[in-house]
Amino acid sequence: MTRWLDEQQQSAWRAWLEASLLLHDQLSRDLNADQGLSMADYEILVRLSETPGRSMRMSELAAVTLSSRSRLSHQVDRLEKEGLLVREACPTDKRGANAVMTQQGWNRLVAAAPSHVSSVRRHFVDVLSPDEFAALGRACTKVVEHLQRADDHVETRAG
Amino acid sequence: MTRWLDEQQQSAWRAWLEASLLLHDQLSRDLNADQGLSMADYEILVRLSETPGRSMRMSELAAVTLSSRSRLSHQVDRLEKEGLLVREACPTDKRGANAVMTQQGWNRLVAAAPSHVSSVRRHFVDVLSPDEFAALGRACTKVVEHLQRADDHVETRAG
DNA sequence: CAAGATTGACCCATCAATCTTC
DNA sequence: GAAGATTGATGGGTCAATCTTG
Repeated sequence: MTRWLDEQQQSAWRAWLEASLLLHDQLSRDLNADQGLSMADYEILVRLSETPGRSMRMSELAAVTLSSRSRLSHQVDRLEKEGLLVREACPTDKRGANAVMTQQGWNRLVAAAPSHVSSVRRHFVDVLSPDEFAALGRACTKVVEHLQRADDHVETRAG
Repeated sequence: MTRWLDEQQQSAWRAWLEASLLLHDQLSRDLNADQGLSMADYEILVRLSETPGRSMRMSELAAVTLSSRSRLSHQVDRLEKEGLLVREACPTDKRGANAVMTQQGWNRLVAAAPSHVSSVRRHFVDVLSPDEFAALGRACTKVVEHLQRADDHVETRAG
């Protein structure tokens, strides 16, 4: 027997769907209008910027950005064409490649960050009370942990 | 001056990003493996199924699914090719078109729904306590209301 | 000219090969 | 043969025209 969602669960579920869609779209538009970056571009630049040498193995970068290898490869193609990063051969493993952020990439990230953060605040963080926001964060963390456990079993996002 | 996110806000924000990405991917995979439908397909079929005559104006359908007109038009092309719905001329306004669900579309939705709902429960609803889930729903509603107000001003998703 | 809807070009994502190195 | 990474084909999304009717 199917356990359907009751009315309250339905509306919470729809609110989640709508919020994730609308928020992602809004932030994408803002980021794009401001600096011509997509959310995915931004995420990659952030991750590289947090790393010593602003450099990371492709496979690791794919893992931390929850991207498939193939998708990351295409994405890095575009970012490389834009001059925001370069690929370098990995010295210790000849199969490997490193994505390395260029100075231009760093500059672009630095230029984009303030406006992006303020966009995240305006449309998300500051819309909620600190308690609400913290509770939402904890709930999301639970969901992420559940889904990543599932990933271990089902073998997904492999590319 | 930029008000950066503190560490807790950062991690809540990242949890949100990861949860919305992973959950959407997981549900898409399940729905696709089960009945060959995308989340967008499913949403359209649900909306039509809730309507008298299982029929809706294209522009209204675009509005309720938070889709641009153009995107909906492409989407309906595909669903029409699959035989899940048809376009009909609108009798009262010759500019307009109605999307009408076929019996085959209804059957497909009925076949997909139990497994989809159980997927939503397993990966989302049942991962949280009822209180957590309700609180998350309220938070999302606030975000949606904020973003839809913004939409009124900024004129977006127009197609 | 505005509103409803569609079209085509271009961009991004996914999937199944493929290539190289371990 | 498995792991790291890339490639090309295909399907979906976005945007700026375009067409028709109001």
